[in-house]
Amino acid sequence: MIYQRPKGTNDILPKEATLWEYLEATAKSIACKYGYQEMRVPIFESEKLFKRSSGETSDVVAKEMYEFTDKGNRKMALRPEGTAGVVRAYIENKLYAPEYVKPLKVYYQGPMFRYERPQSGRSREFNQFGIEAFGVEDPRLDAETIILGWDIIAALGIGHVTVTLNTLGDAPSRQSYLKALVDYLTPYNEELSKDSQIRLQKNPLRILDSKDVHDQQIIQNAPKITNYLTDDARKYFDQVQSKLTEMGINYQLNDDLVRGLDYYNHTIFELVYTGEAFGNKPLTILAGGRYNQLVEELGGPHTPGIGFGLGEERIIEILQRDESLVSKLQPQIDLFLVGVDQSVNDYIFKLAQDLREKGITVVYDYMGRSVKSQLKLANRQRAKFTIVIGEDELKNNEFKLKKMCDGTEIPVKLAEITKNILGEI
RNA sequence: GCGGUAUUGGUGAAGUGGUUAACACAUCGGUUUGUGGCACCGACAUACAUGAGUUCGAUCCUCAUAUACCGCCCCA
Repeated sequence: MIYQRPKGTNDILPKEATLWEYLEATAKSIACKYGYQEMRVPIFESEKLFKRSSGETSDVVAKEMYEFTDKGNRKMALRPEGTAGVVRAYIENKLYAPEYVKPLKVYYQGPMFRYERPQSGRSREFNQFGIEAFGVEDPRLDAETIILGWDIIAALGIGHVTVTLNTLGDAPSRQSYLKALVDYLTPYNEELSKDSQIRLQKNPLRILDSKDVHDQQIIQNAPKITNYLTDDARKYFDQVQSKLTEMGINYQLNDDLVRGLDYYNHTIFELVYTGEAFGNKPLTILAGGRYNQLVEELGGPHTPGIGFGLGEERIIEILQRDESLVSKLQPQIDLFLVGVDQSVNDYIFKLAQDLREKGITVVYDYMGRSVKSQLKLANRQRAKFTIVIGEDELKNNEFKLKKMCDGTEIPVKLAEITKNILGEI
């Protein structure tokens, strides 16, 4: 093999593509119900944009950015996540202007890139469907965002999913909490794992979701963000929760939930799947949160925002296990035209075109195969009907429409083919 | 970025330091004339990821590279 695909990328072949179409169509239609519209932004942006938005110390930026220098010597990066580009576009196109309805609700879909070692549920190029809503800070919107995500997952028929919820509070909450956390952890510095010792310097919050067993023991008694929330932040989070409860969304509070990107504050959440598709190991399939400072940090006017991203590969992995869904989505051939010999080629070519215009899915053989082979082919493609066409048929203008599921044949005139097939499908 | 395992045809795979790389599935063709899903018959790897080395000789040994899978970090 001379050429192979780049490491960590995937070809989506026709058989799986139907699942992708289904997933994306479902997500889009549900987002539309909530008033979202599509927005398309570049797949690469200035490297700086991602550094400023995600945070220099975040792993996504520090070691996973797919960077390159273009011919104009500009430092660019393939987008590692969707929010930064959308926010940039929001600011650049002045979508904060008074003539735009607030909140501005947009969704996007497409590939993201992270330079990392491929493994289960993770690749270098992966696709996300995401939404962002700008300009409104209202607990109802936070709750609605989570519900929208839940809605999509439910519509896809995916089970074994739990909503995990936390708040990072507002700036004052976070500041006082951070201080308390560092004060608590510093005496343990020697005991912490190496990774966590570095985190203590750079991003102490991340120690909270360390997987190191000993780290976890230390964390158990660490101060909790919930005890450091300002009254406003507490009240806000309470309302988000009560709205979720009101709508019957089951969620679990997890005050160790932080998120990899620095721009989040207030409500953050993840939808975690724990099922067979990933060996019953919990894996996040949808995650997001509120980012009230990001627009301002990237040079726009103060504008609160909230959104989430959904990992399409991970969803597909789950959907693929649903065999009845997969087979339901396979394309259906209505009619296979079987030619007795090459003399009817032109006739079949025209007839097929004619029937397609009438809305029937028609295929035929191009390889000069025997009648028997053509029928095998029709069978393999699960064609619903076949018509064998030879001299007799042309002479009498009388065809036998064969129903492949039971082998019955009914005589039809040329003009009746359409009606008969459409009546059955 | 670190660690582990793997890499044989369209697929699942067996296998050996030495003329013919098992078996199965799939595919194609056929089992007389224009009819499918069954059965039977036949065809189907000059080749064992790539490159180099050891050897009289390597798909099988060694090294490197690539990729895949799994784990860590991190994350969708």
